[in-house]
Parts: sequence; structure tokens; C-alpha cells
Amino acid sequence: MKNFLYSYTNLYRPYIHHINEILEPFDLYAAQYKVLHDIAYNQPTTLVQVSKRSFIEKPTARKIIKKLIERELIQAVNSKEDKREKFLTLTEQGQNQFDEIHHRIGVFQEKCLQAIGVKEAELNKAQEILENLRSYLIEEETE
Amino acid sequence: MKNFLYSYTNLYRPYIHHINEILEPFDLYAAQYKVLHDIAYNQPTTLVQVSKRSFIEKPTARKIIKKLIERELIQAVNSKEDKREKFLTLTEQGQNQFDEIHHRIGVFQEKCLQAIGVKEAELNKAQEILENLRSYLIEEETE
DNA sequence: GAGTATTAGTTAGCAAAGCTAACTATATTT
DNA sequence: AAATATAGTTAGCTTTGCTAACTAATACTC
Repeated sequence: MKNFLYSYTNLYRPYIHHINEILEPFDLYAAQYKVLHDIAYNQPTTLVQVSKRSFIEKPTARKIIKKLIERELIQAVNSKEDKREKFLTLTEQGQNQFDEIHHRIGVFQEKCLQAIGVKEAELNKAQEILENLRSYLIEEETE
Repeated sequence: MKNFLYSYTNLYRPYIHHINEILEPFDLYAAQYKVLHDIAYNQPTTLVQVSKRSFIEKPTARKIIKKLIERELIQAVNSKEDKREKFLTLTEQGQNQFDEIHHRIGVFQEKCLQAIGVKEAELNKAQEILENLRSYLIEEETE
């Protein structure tokens, strides 16, 4: 006991391993899915916004976005107000794939949570801690 | 609310960003520190054991271990019972550096937890959930 | 005890995911 | 109008990850 952040990071690799298994049939990697998820919930959005929310640099975001466009999961259309911007949205295919993956991850999550038998209130509290930590770290950053 | 694993992954990048800032003066990356941590708490240990506990493949473990040896933070000595094995331990310098980094991360953790104002009991419960999830995912794997 | 299977560590080679620095082309501010 | 800031891009690098395939040593099996 006592080292919360250690327990946090120690879960990451086993978790990613399972996520990659879920993503494999869709020919996607964890970071790509994360960006797809971000766009799905924030569309229409832009590269810079993705970059900021995901806490990755613009060139990193670009690589991933480029791949998602090549796979025809998302599309970019030029803004008319601001000619620098390109608005990113999911394609129909992208939305379908995202929905399917999202569903499978939901099932996986349920299976895990059932298996470890956690009470809903405790889970919500834990989730709140994770979210508050994120908010705090992001605030810190943009000061 | 509702998507626990999403909140889990969403914290990861901001967290790693801060960890890398702490590690920067020591010329270490997060994955390297993670292996150093693993060896510190399990020494003497071996490459294969590090690989299993850290959930990374042997060649990945090797690259990181090689770098840690080059930096003279750890050392490898041949086993006498089993000539294939090499036992890994921290050097004196490695132990000192590890202690210092570990301390700074502890301070960082305290600062975060204070800032978000989480009750100890709730934190412990959240940590328990993370640990149980890890255990469950690892069990699954080795079935 | 010879032969087979397993295990520890290594090597080669690849790709994803991250970074910084520096650029262009627009918008915004002064 | 000039200076500054912003969106996106490009080039080039490193780390972290993987698989496949190998050597050498140990363990198992008949």
C-alpha cells in the first residue's frame, strides 16, 4: 500500500496489452484509437485541439490523424472562416468502426469490473480521483 | 461518468509528461525508470523476470537494461547455479539516483493528492481497484 | 544417459509514438 | 502597416515496443 501512482502505472502495460488485442482485428493501435475517440466525442474539431486534449505534440497528432484519414475513418474539410483550420469529423465507416470498438471495450470493461467485484459507489469515487488528478495536472501545465 | 477505463487512460499522458520533467535532470525516460524501479524492489533479479513483471517483451527489456548498465545504474553478474542467468542489481550510484528520484516522485504525488483533496480511505480503495484490475488482467494472460 | 523440449538471454530488423526545431500561410493585435 | 500569434506541415531524431530466429544451458523423458 501507500504508492498510488505506482499502482496506477503498474496497470498500464497489462491494460494496453488487452486493448491492443481488441483493436487488432480493426488494424488500429491504442494511440490511434485514442485520437479517434477524441474526435468522435468532439467533432467537428481540429488538429491543434486534438493535440491539446490528448496531451501530444502537433507532429505526433498529425501522424496519427494522417493515418486515420488514409484509412478513411475520419475526414478533414477546410474551414471557411479561418483558412488555416481544417475540421475533422468521422466518416460513416469511421463512426461504425468506432461504435463497434467502443462497444467491445465496454464489454471488456464490464467483464473486468465484474471479475474484481467492485461496488459502484467505490468505482465512481475512484474514477473521480482519476479525473481530478487529470484536471489538476492540466491546470498546472497551462499556468 | 460511467467509463472508468476512459478516465484511466485519459490521465496517462498528462501524468507521463510530469514524470518526464522529474526524470529529465537524471537523463532517464519513464520506461527506463520503471525498469530501474522494478529491479530496485526485486533485486537480485533477471531479465526474464523483469520482462514478465513489466509486461514487456525480452528484447524491449534488454534494450532498457543495456542502457541502465551503460549508465552504470545497474550491474549484471553471472549466476553460478544456472549459467544462462545473469543477476541484476543496482550499483551504489544507481541506488542513490533511484532513491532521489523515488523521493521526488513521492513529493510530486503528495502535492497532487493534497491539491485534489482526496480522503485517505477513498484513495486506498481506488488503489486497491487498480491493483485488483492488474491482477485480474495478468491472471487472464497466463491461463 | 541420449535425445528432446524448455528456458535465459541475445541479435536483427521493423514500426509506432513520441519529441524538437523550423517552416508557410493565415489571423489577430498594436 | 507591422509585429505577433496561431494552424498546420515537414524533416529528422529517439524511445519503446514488437516478432522471428538464434545460441547456450538446463530440465524432462523414455
